Amino acid sequence: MTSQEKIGSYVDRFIRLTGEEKFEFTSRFKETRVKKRQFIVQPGFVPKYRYFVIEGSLRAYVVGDEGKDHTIQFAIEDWWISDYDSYIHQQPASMFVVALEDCVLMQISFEDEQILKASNHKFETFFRQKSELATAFLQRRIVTNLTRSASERYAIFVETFPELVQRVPQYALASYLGITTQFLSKIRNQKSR
Amino acid sequence: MTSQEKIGSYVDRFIRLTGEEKFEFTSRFKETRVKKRQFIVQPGFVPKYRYFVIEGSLRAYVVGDEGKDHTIQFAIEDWWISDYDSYIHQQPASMFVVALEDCVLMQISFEDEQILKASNHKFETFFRQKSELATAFLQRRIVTNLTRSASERYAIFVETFPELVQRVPQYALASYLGITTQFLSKIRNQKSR
DNA sequence: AAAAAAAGTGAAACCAGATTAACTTTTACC
DNA sequence: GGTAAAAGTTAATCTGGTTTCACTTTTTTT
Repeated sequence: MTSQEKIGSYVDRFIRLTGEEKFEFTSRFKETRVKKRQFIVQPGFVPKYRYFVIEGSLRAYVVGDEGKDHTIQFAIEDWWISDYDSYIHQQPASMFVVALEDCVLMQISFEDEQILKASNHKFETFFRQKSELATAFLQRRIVTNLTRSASERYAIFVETFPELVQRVPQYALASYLGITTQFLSKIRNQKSR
Repeated sequence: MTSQEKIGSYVDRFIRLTGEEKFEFTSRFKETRVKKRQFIVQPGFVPKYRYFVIEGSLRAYVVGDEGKDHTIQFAIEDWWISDYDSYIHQQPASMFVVALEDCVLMQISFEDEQILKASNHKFETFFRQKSELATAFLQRRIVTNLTRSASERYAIFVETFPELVQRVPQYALASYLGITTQFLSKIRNQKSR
């Protein structure tokens, strides 16, 4: 299955397209390959693309005043990633997005995305639905962060994203949960008893 | 200015509509008035409506296992409110949404919203844009919560929503920031020196 | 394969923010 | 307008999670 086909079958989950429409849609995307540790978004630069992950994993994070990392988002196969706030406003990013493994991505430029959305009601619907899911997801994360202790948050993460726990480094997971690696270490070996 | 006109002029900020389209859009909304302390969303019930605030203020919150409130969102004039996660999935809510002051709201039902979005590309665009802004906003909140101390979060809130600071009770603000009222009290009188 | 760098672990001291509790002020309501 | 309930304040004590530091393991580079 080509990357075009993969993004095509992803879109099928949301909207029903004719063969021609699917071609119009997927041909706006371009495949890119990035190596582990390579950055696709960096603070200060306007993020020109939104990325769909065909293969590999990535991590979006900010660096606080004190110099510490804070993970905002992970992405693996079938997920999207960018610095959304900066991307949709086309303003300089405040985040890094880095490959945690070698990746195959499909990228679409901001302009091409605008063209797609303007050209076809269904494409607009697709992006609206995707954005609503993102909103709901972020809201759940806020609720969890407000209502749960560190070890509960870890348990919920393991439950929700068992695959990610295997694939992302501990320091990235700890900073996603809003704790230090040392404390995560403690939590994990309390569990294992 | 009627409530219809107010929601009409709000929509103008996002999309350009003909007079007829604007009528189609706004006439799907219905004015409702709620008194202070009245609930418009409650856990266990599917939220049938999304609300646009014409006048007054509201608060969305969850109650954690320990019985404490955690404020997820505020809304004042020109803002929208509901339990989005439950609304878009049409599943029983996990939040309360309560009026902090007497309110005038415009409500749209889930079904009418679907009809609007399906009937006109521009309406779909409107909801997509609104959802993208919400996503960007929630992402910024997550970043702030991960990277800032309680007193920094308070300062940022005051800076960003000076009006809300005047209008919402301290306990609601504290629980939005993820701290106790006692600690907020401490922060405030440290500032005032 | 060795050396260096990055990631992960464990434990002691510490601190931001929670808890408890007693009190004051404001708001709601008969 | 008086009284009860809700909201806000202040202070002492406690705790979940951080910091610092020394060590081990894994990964990367040469």
